[in-house]
Amino acid sequence: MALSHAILVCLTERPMSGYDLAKFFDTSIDFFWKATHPQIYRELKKLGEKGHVSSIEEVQSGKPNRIAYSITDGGRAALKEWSREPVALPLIKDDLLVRLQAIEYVDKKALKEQVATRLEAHREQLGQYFHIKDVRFSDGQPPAEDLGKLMGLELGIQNEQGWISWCESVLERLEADKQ
Amino acid sequence: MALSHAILVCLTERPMSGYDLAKFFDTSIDFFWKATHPQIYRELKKLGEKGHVSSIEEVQSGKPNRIAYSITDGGRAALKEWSREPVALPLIKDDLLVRLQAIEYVDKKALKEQVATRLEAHREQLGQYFHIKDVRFSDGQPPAEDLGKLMGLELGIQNEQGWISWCESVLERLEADKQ
DNA sequence: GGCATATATGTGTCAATGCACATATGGATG
DNA sequence: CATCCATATGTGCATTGACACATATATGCC
Repeated sequence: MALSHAILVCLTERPMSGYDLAKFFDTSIDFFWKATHPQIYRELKKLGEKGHVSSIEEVQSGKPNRIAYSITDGGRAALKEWSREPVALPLIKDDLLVRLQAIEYVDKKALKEQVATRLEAHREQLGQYFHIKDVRFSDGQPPAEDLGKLMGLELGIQNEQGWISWCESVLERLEADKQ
Repeated sequence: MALSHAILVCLTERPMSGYDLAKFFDTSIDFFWKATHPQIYRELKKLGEKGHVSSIEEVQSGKPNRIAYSITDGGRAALKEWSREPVALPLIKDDLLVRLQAIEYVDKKALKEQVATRLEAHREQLGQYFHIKDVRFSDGQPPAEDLGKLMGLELGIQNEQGWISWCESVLERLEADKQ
């Protein structure tokens, strides 16, 4: 049920539609929470029924109408309650690491390509995070309410940098390991 | 369906029971794959039906009989096939980071405690990884078939160290942020 | 004596998730 | 002029996954 909280947290920033949220998940909080758009639309409906979000339909011509969701006082109260509950263990699943464990039973050529692809993805994500940091946190101390976002971003940057150097070192060693 | 592959990969190391696997997931590959024991037992059954693992029941007195699973040639072939498929996107969900994004709507005292708890968990995990590295990879170059495991372990260590320094810095800033 | 813990295996059930598909249209690319 | 991409919302279905519960016994702790 933590997707509902992740959505509420996004909506504390500004009202968003399901479409906006899907993009926001993809770009901004991608490294610690992923969600697909059907999941988001369904969850928004439930949140509406609980009264944690309110919605306004904006009529558009040509495109389908946009439904903008805002967090309500009830939603903010739910966030506060939730914040007192113990944190769930972080959930991680990474195929690539699993393959690496079985290196002698795996197609080496494919593995090298997969690590290279991953390296590229992390470089791109790092660029994205730097961009966000630039446009949002370039001017010295951020306001207190943005401190958490800055700290999350820093972890993301650190994480991407770690992955990048690790991928590079893995590629070197896979190349060296002729056979 | 990637749990099945994670299990097969574990079994390339040595035959294990469901119980062994659950512990192995918990301690060795915890940072990139998590699984609970009911999941593991059910998956083992399916793998048996497909012929990817074979099992031997060891009669024990007092305790329930232990069922030891081994990977078969069919299982190894399945691993090779799987290794050529594109890698699934890593899946990550981390509650703590979500809470941090909504720092102004969250119980600050609880948040500090939660970060501190997380810090402790990462310190412990780092110790565990160092221990594994020590007993398994202390003597110079590892054999080629263990290279992947060493590289995975290195990523785990790097990852834990990153988290530790990040948690420390977050705690400092949360303390500084009086209000 | 009771209670927790470790060993060892499972079932039953519901929530969460992923993926394919469905609909509608404007604008850009080739 | 066709195809792809972006905008925008969803349904339907199968798989995964989490969590409580169930069983059986030995050992150590208070």
